[in-house]
Amino acid sequence: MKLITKNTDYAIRALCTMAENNNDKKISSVSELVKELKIPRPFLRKILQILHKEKILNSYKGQGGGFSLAIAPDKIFIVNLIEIFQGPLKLNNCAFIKNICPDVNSCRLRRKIDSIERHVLSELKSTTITSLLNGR
Amino acid sequence: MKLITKNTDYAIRALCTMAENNNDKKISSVSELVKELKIPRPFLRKILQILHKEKILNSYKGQGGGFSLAIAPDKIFIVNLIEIFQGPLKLNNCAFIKNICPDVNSCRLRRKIDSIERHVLSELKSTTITSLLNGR
DNA sequence: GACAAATGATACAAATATGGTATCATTTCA
DNA sequence: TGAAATGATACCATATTTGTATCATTTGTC
Repeated sequence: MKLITKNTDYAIRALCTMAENNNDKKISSVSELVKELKIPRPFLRKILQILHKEKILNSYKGQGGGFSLAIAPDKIFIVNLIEIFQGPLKLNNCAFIKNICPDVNSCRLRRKIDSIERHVLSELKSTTITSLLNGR
Repeated sequence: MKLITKNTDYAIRALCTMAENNNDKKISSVSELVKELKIPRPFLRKILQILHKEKILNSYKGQGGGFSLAIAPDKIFIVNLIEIFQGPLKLNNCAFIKNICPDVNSCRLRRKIDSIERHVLSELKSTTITSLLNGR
């Protein structure tokens, strides 16, 4: 069971690195990030392209191009990255609620799993790139 | 992202049903459970066989045979079922800790994910078949 | 003893998710 | 004009999930 898959993890690491280098809105190329993070190059490219589509990164084509943060790192929430790369965060795809369960409203598993899910979500929602950099 | 996969879910449902019917240590056959739960028959068989190997169910061969609970339902913990069907519960396989991260001890992601993991685990450890039946 | 009804064991298979690779098109700077 | 970068997209290998299929074995009943 994984809470975070590789692509989410790589995205977080790339964003952390870019946030640290972000004194002067620096543009980071894939090459630079690959060198620093040791992530397979084409995979990282794909990830950064997705982050661009999601408007988390700016991108610049051509020589000297690359990516820069489009959002302040304290506004980039881990939960959003998970949702981008792993789909909507639903720990529970409880089969009890799919009218198989005799009593839908008082579904057995659902209440417990839901409460766990809410906790995980609230934790992830309060975590940003900045708070990771600060070790919090 | 799923906390609980189908086989775990089916196992929980089957065990709940058996616990409810357990007034007189009743033996439930796969046929009965399939009828009540609408789970694909051969898949449920496999699941119940695994629960038997794990000593959570007794099994009885031959005509009139089937399965019965080998453990009181308040001693069957959800976390154990997850571990049986989904392997050891490790939410975090954080790549930061695999000596890629410059500072292993103060890994960024690790602390947060760990604290979330601990919460999920403690919740799952406190949940049993009985507590699910009671809606708690 | 024969037979039917059940599980035991095990191999196989389809669908989906994960973790990538490869390639060509396009833009842009020098 | 050409090199260096991203954009778009198709492909692929592997693992996991979600099952199916089959034969062997046990056991109760007639």
